[in-house]
Amino acid sequence: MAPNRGYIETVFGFVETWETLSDVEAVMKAISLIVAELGFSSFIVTGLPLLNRPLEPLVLLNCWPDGWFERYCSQNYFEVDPIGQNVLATSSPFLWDRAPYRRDKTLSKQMMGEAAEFGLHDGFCVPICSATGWQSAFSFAHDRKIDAGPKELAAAHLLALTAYGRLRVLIGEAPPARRRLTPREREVLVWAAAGKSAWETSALLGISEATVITHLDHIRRKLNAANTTHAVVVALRIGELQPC
Amino acid sequence: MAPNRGYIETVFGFVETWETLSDVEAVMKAISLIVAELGFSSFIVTGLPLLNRPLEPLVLLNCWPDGWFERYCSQNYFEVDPIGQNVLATSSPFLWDRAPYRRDKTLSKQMMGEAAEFGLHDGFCVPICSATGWQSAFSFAHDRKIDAGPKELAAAHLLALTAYGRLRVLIGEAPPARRRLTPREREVLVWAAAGKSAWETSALLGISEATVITHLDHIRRKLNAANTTHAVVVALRIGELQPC
DNA sequence: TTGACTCTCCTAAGATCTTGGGATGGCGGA
DNA sequence: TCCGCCATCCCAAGATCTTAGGAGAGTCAA
Repeated sequence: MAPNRGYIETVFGFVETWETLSDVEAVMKAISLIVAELGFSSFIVTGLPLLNRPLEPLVLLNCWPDGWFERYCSQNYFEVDPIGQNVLATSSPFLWDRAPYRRDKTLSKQMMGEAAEFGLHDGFCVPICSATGWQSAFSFAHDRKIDAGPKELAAAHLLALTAYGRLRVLIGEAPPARRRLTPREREVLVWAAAGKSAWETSALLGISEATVITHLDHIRRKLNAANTTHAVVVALRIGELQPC
Repeated sequence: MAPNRGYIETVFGFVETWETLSDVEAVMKAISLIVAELGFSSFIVTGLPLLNRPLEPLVLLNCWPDGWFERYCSQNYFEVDPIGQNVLATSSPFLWDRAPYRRDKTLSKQMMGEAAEFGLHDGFCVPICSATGWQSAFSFAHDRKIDAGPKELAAAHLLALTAYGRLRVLIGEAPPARRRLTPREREVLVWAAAGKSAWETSALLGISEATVITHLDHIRRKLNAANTTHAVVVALRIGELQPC
């Protein structure tokens, strides 16, 4: 037990100081050090894309080995990546080799083989989901087989959750480009996508149900959608709704 | 740092052994000890009701002071509880006094006053969302003002997530692997995503409207979705629906 | 100042969805 | 053969959404 105490202290030390990290660079450096101490060689923090939308804009931190991210994106590997697909189906952290091959097994194996060539042999993935159901993940990678016990993985879990929270605060102020929906409309639509009724959304936002109904009406008109379900799909397709 | 090490070791010790806890009683005892060591006096682990539904059936562990839970339920306090309402709107842990008063402020303050009489003066709440999108929470309470630093809260956060995962497994409500949609169901859902009503879909597929409604019903149940809009989003997330 | 836009709130009817309960026939595996 | 799953169909009440009108208050820029 004694020899393990080092990284635990490190993680808790990070937890204690992360509020003082004022920019993404600082967070990245801090995380990199801890990730190495936990016995991993690289990592990525990212939201998960839907509808064949690109992965790039959802990435919060990319510390994968040089070239692999570009390869991954250009080949649209997310669609066949068993780890990526498994994150969408679970909310518990898992070791990479526990992720089932869900879709095209040949392509998946080819992808995992390529990943290994880039030094991604094994890993640990922490799914992170927000209140609206959009999922993100903090994935730790290693260039050989991982030999980590429950404590190391728990420390990684805690690190992932804490770091992600801080990153969202730091990055969340990105000024959006020209958009067709107003901020309030987008907010209403996010909750609709999460399955909330107009009444539920009104309670969540602290406004009247009538106002939510009006917002949804405007959304349908702007997006030329037949109903709210269609509006959500259209919004996802044109990037008005980010699964993040 | 030295004086803080006790509870950290305790939490990590729990993380290491929780897989061996084979019944709810054992988990409750283990959690109770750690919660006390972290400086809290009581706690509750529960799912969150929507739409005036009762709270009772969603409770996994209730270690609140005697009588308060009964009072809370009989008065339907969840509807005015700022902590309960805030959990629905956020996914990050928060201290009770950070939760905004969203609705009837008078009733909310009355409720919080009553809670204080029962020994719930302050607390820390960890929202938890599962892969299915249903939200739960692990709420730690204390009978006086909390004096907890980031490390204690981080430990509580980790404890909440780990314990909740184990409870879900033990209670058997662990999200069983999502059943896949049948080809017909997928076909119906594709048209729903395109904004078609049940009647329109029935005409497109050459079947009755009743059949389409039945398919949508089955889809919602399989995907644990609150409504068809939610079902479409879930299906997209888990890859049941391909982008058209 | 005016106009455009946003956010808020309201009523009300009719369409649609949701939920509960049924039923039949076919198909394939144990 | 029996059982489970699939696809199809039906009814009905109640909840929710959709559509069509309206209105007031605030911001911002021309």
